[in-house]
Amino acid sequence: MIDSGGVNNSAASADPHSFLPLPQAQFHVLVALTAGDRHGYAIMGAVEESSGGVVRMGPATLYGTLKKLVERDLVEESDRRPSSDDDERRRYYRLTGLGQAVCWAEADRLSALARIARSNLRPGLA
Amino acid sequence: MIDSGGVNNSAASADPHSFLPLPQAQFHVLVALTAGDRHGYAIMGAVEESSGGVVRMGPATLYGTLKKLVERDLVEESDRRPSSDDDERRRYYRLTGLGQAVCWAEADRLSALARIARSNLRPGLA
DNA sequence: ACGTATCTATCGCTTGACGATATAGCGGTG
DNA sequence: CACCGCTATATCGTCAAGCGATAGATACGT
Repeated sequence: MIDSGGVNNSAASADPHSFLPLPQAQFHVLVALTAGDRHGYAIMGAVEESSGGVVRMGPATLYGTLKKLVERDLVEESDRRPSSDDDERRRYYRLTGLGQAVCWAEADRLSALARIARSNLRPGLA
Repeated sequence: MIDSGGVNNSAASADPHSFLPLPQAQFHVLVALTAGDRHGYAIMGAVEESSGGVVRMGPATLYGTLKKLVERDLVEESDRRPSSDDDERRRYYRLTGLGQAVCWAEADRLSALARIARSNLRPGLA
């Protein structure tokens, strides 16, 4: 896939469509964060759970991906800490407005693709 | 993502789920072929068209991906040639039964993911 | 105090993606 | 025919993505 090559301005949110198609790992992390702010380790578990165990993300993929997402302004570190059940080591992450828009756009793109596949494949199925 | 590491037996079709998650380029080519047998150059156009111009696949990605798909027995070269409007240079490709199953499974996985994203992002969610 | 689980992080290698480029057959125009 | 742009397949070299392995540090149960 050839990226259109948009420069991702940090201040004013850029066009969400210029981020598409999103690398798979980045999309998985974004989706995990749509359920609420999470710390890194929790994201690994959430990704595996939400995929029924099909997609398993290790630490290398997770932290490398998180770093890229922060650089792209799709995710930001949250200073908010849960008053109870805290753990000093944890670093919480949160979707930015842009991140939400990009996640939505990518979800749209993928479900449209999946729809095409299923509708073309359907005749053969029972 | 950590692959479960299934060896892909060529004779008897393997479990479609062992191919998941599928690299994006491979999925795009499979989807393009669900609409019928196509030659390489036509696939490039089909991918771009079905994505509304968002996903653009060049020759390097296309032919590298096709080669891998054939090795994995998801796609096979077709000897069937259209009687009219032929072109000696063209090489036609066709989904195998396994390829259809894998494409279906991946479409399923992605639409489930997209559904989660959209339902979490939905502002009021009624 | 000790061992196991949690949590963040990086290294190094393998695979995936892709622009650029090469080669050649095709179809139309003059 | 000579020319030329479009179609079509293919590979090279390079950068990005993905990921197992490993490291190190803090929390928690016993």
